[in-house]
Formats: sequence, C-alpha cells, structure tokens
Amino acid sequence: MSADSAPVVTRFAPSPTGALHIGGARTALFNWLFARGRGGKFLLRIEDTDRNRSTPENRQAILDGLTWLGLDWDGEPISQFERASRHAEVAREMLAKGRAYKCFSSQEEIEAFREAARAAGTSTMFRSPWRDVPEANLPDGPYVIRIKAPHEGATTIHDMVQGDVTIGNEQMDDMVLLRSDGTPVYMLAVVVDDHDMGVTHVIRGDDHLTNAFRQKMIYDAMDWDVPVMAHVPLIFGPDGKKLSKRHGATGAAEYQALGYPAAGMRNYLTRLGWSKGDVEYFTDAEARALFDLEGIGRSPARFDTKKLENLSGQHIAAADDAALLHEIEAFLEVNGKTDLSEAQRDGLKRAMYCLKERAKTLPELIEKAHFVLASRPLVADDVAAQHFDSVSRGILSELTPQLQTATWNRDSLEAEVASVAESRGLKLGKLAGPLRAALAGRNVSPSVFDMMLVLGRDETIARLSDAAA
RNA sequence: GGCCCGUUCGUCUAUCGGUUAGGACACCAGGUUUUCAACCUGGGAAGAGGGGUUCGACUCCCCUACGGGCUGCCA
Repeated sequence: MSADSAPVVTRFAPSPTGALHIGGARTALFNWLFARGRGGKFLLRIEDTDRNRSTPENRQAILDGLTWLGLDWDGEPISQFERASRHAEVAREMLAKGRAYKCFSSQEEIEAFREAARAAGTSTMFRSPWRDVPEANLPDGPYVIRIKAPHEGATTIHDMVQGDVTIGNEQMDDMVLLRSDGTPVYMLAVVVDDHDMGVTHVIRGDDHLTNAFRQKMIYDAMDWDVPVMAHVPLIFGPDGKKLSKRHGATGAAEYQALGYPAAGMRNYLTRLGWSKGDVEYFTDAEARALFDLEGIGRSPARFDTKKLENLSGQHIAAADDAALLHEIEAFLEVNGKTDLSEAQRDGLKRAMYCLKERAKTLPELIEKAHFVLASRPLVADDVAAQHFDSVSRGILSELTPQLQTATWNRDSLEAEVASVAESRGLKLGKLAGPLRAALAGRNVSPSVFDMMLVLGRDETIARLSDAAA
C-alpha cells in the first residue's frame, strides 16, 4: 500500500432473499481479499429493503456462509432498510439543489405510455412532463422524486475490469429516487450507503455494470467522489448457462455440507475468474498478497467440481492437524452426525498424518479413518469380508505371534509381514488384503503399516485375532 | 426493440503486435504401488466466423453469430 493512498474500504452487500450463493461468495471473497491484502476494511451491508423477500433466517444464513469461508467483516453489518430516512434526506437535498424534481405522473399514466410505446415499437423510456415545471405551478397530491438526468453528451465509467465504458446520455432516464410513499429506491440507497460508509472500491457482479451509470448520476449530483469500480463477470454452471439449482449445489454452505474444506473453496473461488500468471495453488496469506483487480478476467467462468476437488485435496494435505480436526467436527455437525467420542477424536489426531494426504474431501477422509473411528469387534463390509477365507485366516493367525514380539516401528513391521508372505510364497499384495480387512473392516484405508502404528500392538493383535477366529 | 459487456485446449487460464500459443485440472497410454489417494513418464487437445489495419495479428478496428446484463415507484 502506497503511503499517499487512502485506506481501502470494500463492502459486500447481499440481499437476504436466499442463502449465500456461490457467486455472491466469490464477490465477497474478492472484496475481502482486496481489503485484507491492503490493510483496509471489509464491510458488510444487508440490502433488506425488499420487505417481502428479506428474512432474518436468510440474513443469518449469509452470515454463516461468510463465516464458514473465513471471510470476517469489520464492525456490525449495516441494515439498508434502517437507513431509509437518510436516503430520503439525500433525495430532498438533491431536490433542493435542483438536481431532482417532483413528478406527479401516476403509475397508470406511465404504464399506459409504455404500453403504447411497446405497441408502436418506440422507446419505452418515460419522459416526465414535470421536469421543468416551476415549483409555484405544482399541484398538491402524491409525487415521486426523480433525478434530473443529463440528456445530452455521454457518460463514461472507468471500470477496473471492463475498462472505460461509455454510453450516450440520451439513454439516461430520470429514474425515481424516492417513491410516492416516501421510501427510497435501491439505486439511491446503494450510492448513499457506499458514500456514507466510506467505500473506496466497489467490487460486484457485472449485472450491475449498467446500473453504475445511473449511480454515477447521483454521485455527480451530490458532488461525491465516485469509488473505484470493478464489475466482475458472473459464475456459470458447467454447461455455460447461468448457475442454477439444476446444476446441483449453488449455495456456499452446501459445499461445507459436501465436505470441501474452506481453504480449498477459497483457493478455488479466488482462482475462478482471477489469475496471476500460472499460480494455481496458494495459501490465504499468499492470496491476500497476490490478489489485485488487474487479474480479474472479463468473461464468465464455469464452475468445475473436479478442480475444486483437486485443490481441496491439496489443502487438506497441507492443513494443520488440529484445525483439520475442527473442520471435520463442524462438517459432521452440519450433516447432523453424532459427536465424536474422546477416543475417536484421539484416534483421528494420531492418524491424521496418514489420512490427510489421501483425501480430496472430508467424507473421503472420514471413510479412510474408519479403522480408527470404529471399535472392536469390527464388522467388515461386504467387499472387505471377501478377504476372509480359510487361507487368509491361517495367515493372520500365523502373523499374530510374530507381531507379539516385533519392534513396533514401520521397518520392523514391514519386515515381519514380508517374511510371513515370503514363507508362503506370496507377494505382499496378497497379504495386505486380508490384513487391511482385519484392521479396518474396509477395503479403503491408509497403508496397513500406518494402521498398525496408529492402532498399536495390542489393538492390532486383537483385531487380527478377531478376524482369524 | 434500444443500450452495454463478453468469446484462447473439455474446463480454469497465460499471452498485454513477432512464442513450436505456456501452465493447471480433466482425459488417454505406460510405469510405480498394499486398497483408496498420491506419485513418475508420455500423449491428444485452443485463438467463434468474416472483413480490415500492419512487414507481421490471439492481441488493434469493423461486421456477423452465439452467450450475458440493463431497459420498474424490484434488488
């Protein structure tokens, strides 16, 4: 951060009309990364002015989603609805400055105009007849406050992602700022809030790109500085269509429930639509240091579960054991699974070293941890049970006394097992099957030697005896 | 309809007028192996189409096609 630049302030401004969407999560992530990488602030504003669709449950779901992703915000979330009077105040101020006017056209009149225009194939943009009527000639009755948009010349937005975007001002309409019931519209609320919150960088979905022109009119009318804009393309489903329910999970929290680690999700989402050369894998600290607006792509990216899995696997492998254990417990909890016992938690801790390097997701890791989660007598699943025949039982019982006296480290164990295999003219692979089945009751597990080391001598021998019986 | 944005391997992307168009994921083949995962080696795979500008275009301009957004007293 250069010394002379003002501190960065970004914000995420979701409407609480549903859970935290994957696209929203990435928008939030970009804002968070940008602010946190520059010692700035990341603020949260809940755009809850649509009273019919906004619910406290959704608000909480969004907060929970952000929390899961590790995106911490500064201060309390701001409710846009609660700031309505401030928004109205600004509309009045614009009126006083002559940058806005009272419009007495009724909604019926306007709708009739639009219908006629549609039928005639002409522009449906409504031009209010009240724009230049002197105050003295204004009637009594309900009115809306409209902005006095420039109708000549052109307006340019300097967007960090889209570049300079210009439209002719004949496209600008005198949008409503304050409804006839005195409530503010979204376009006004956003600008006033961003200004009052001191937002320096607006990073949001590119569905707002054309709104930026309307919003700029308000900044200009109020003589406020326009923040730096960055409109980032939306995320699409694997088929290139807008991400929707039929693509499967669309909510951030659903990915937690599916067992993706938050770090993997962050890495994947950061890299989706943003790049820095060939860097693919990075820690949070690296991401904060690397992230910039220049690296954001201009075209929509498709969501690819395979790559998410790959990155998730890398982050699981690199995770701190204790942190990973917490994440596993949170995963179990959101899936309504029962808590881990003290013994299970302890087993997981001891086995973590060999579990985390072979799982791409948390459920995969848990499946491989079965040998340490389950307790005797183990019930082998169908596939594993196929390893138990008279021959393999014989081998297992032959192995037991050897293990009784073996030094309990990897090399010795390997040697013991290898010698038993050799005495029978078998390859290690032949022996590993039944051994794994006896120790884990599953076909999928860590290496048999790792399991023996984690389980310890007594438990190992007990499980082999169980299986040999 | 009008205005605006976008288009490089299957996917995410590098390239910022001169490269055999690079990397990652995925895929295929082979190897290693104790299951799963991982790992090693190799392979196929791209500039939407058409015009310009230029000594030279993936890079700049125009048109078309396709995709997306906005066009509300929704957010």
